[in-house]
Amino acid sequence: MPTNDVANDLRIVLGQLVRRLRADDVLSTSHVAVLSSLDRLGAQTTSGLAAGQHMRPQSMAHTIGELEKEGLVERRPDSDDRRQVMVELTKGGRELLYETRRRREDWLAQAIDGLMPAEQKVLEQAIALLERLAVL
Amino acid sequence: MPTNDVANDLRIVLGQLVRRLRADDVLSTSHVAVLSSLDRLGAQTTSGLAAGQHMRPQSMAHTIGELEKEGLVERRPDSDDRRQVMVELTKGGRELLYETRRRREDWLAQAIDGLMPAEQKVLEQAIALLERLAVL
DNA sequence: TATTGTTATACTCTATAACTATA
DNA sequence: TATAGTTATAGAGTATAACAATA
Repeated sequence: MPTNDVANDLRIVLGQLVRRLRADDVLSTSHVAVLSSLDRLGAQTTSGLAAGQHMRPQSMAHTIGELEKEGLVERRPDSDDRRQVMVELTKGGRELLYETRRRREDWLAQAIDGLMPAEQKVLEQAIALLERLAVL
Repeated sequence: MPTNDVANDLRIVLGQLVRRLRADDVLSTSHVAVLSSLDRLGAQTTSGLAAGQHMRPQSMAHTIGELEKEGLVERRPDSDDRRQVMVELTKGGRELLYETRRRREDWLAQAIDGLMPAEQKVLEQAIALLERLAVL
């Protein structure tokens, strides 16, 4: 299959999945992405988080503002360079993140559960590929 | 890898790709999705298109309205049941769709070109899997 | 001046609710 | 009444521009 067609099919299925995911989730995808990053890599600056998600710092500031209002993250000005603001997970943020992952209502996890082992393997490999594509 | 983690990673990379795709495209993902569907399956009703994209008919009506304003699709009331409106590609719509696919500036197609053949194969298989997941 | 971050504002996409026309 | 479609409105997510604080 020509790569242009693959790209096209990928775009379309991405849109469908994103809509499907948006529909029934407690935490939005972008919020989960930030919480996950903080959980995996520890406290980070606004810019660092923005770069990690390939998002503008202004957009990330807005996202962080929302998460802070919900008590899921805390802002702490860096002691060395006070222009920088370190963002870190609160206890509540970590708990909500883990609870979200555990949710048995998570239809996507269930859907993936329903795939055959070989198919799950393909999906895992594809995710690694997509991560590489996303940073190009 | 537990399927909950796969689901989580998939969510995150999806968000990143969607932002990346939104950045530098002539036609938005949802517009391409509609034009592609009309190209592949021929004229369809608003509801049919909405169902095909897992989108509300109201949202689809809005999308179609935009495409119509740009002259890419035409609305034609069905002759049998005049409540129904058939949507079809115009010549310009088909040309723009094809031209978009051909674009050598299409970074996604280029990125996929840069993958190894075996990796491209994995991606194609994964897309088929994602399509199945999207309709669950 | 350059850098980090935030606020203000606007645009895109999609949802729900309310409405019109046809069956 | 039920169905197909549309319009009005609202919300989420992210972008750009303008601004403030610190280096």
